[in-house]
Amino acid sequence: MYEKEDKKYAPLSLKNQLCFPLYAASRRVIGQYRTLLDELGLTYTQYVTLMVLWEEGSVSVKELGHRLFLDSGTLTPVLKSLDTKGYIVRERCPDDERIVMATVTEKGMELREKALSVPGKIAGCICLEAEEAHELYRILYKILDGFE
Amino acid sequence: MYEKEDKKYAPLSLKNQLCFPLYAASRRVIGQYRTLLDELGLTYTQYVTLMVLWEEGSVSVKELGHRLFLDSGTLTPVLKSLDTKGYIVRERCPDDERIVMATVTEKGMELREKALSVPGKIAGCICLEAEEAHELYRILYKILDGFE
DNA sequence: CTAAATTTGATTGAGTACAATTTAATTATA
DNA sequence: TATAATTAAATTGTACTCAATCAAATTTAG
Repeated sequence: MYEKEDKKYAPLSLKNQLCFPLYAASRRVIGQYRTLLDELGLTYTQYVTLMVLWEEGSVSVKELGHRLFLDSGTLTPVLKSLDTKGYIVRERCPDDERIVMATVTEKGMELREKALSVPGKIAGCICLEAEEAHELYRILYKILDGFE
Repeated sequence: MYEKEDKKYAPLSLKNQLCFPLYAASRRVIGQYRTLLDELGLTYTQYVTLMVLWEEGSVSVKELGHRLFLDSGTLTPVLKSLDTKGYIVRERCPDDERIVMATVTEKGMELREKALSVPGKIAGCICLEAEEAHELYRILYKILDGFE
């Protein structure tokens, strides 16, 4: 009888969830970034936003949202903060005044140098074989692509 | 020259990050829960908290924090909310007044029935082969265990 | 052309997350 | 046994996340 109950409720057992370790691991890894990025005065969200801008130079809020899977309610304050710190500027597109372009400044590009050591340090915290890391990467993007 | 620059900064490219899809996929999956759990009047954090209590009946805040990788700053308001809704009660342990025990109520246990359909619906949103899901589960716990 | 629909970003509100601090209770030690 | 150290939760402050809503600009249809 108790065994039957156990079976009935097994899908609601924390240890049988796939999403819970996804949620927990994500938070733990972001926590690792927190310490490292604190030295740069950045949060993780600010860091990934700059990653896009370091590569692209100038990107609209909409495009940033698409790349980072974030909406304007999250991005607007993040961009304001980066702007205040002088790492980016925000200006409306002359062609279409609805669009706000975020553009990395010289000061923002300088921060890229300081950030170069971050990925290696993070990799050091995550104890996975190279093959496991690749498999994880592939599966995570498969999940993300499945939502499109 | 430009190629050299590209190589130099490749570790800071968003597409070369392992942590970014972890962070993004986690948020997307929690987003799927949001819709489902809304019908139960629960948030994801409340849901995983109840998962522990459904199985254990009664758990201290400290133990909950350990199981869920959350601290009291997060758990206290979550437990207050579950208490207000009548799904749990909170009472100090007579043996050690520092400890607060959260105990699921009858009403809380009834919610377990309604929640039974949730895991299946979530599984339907995540387009992975069974083998991939198992591998993901294993790797995520390997990451989590690596932090202990 | 002009009103309706759409697009873009900002704002607001509720709910996390987590570091740091505080308070109360307990345990260890001189 | 005092008191110092430790432990458990709660509180505070900062920041993120997203749903819902709003306002302005642009596009589309009639």
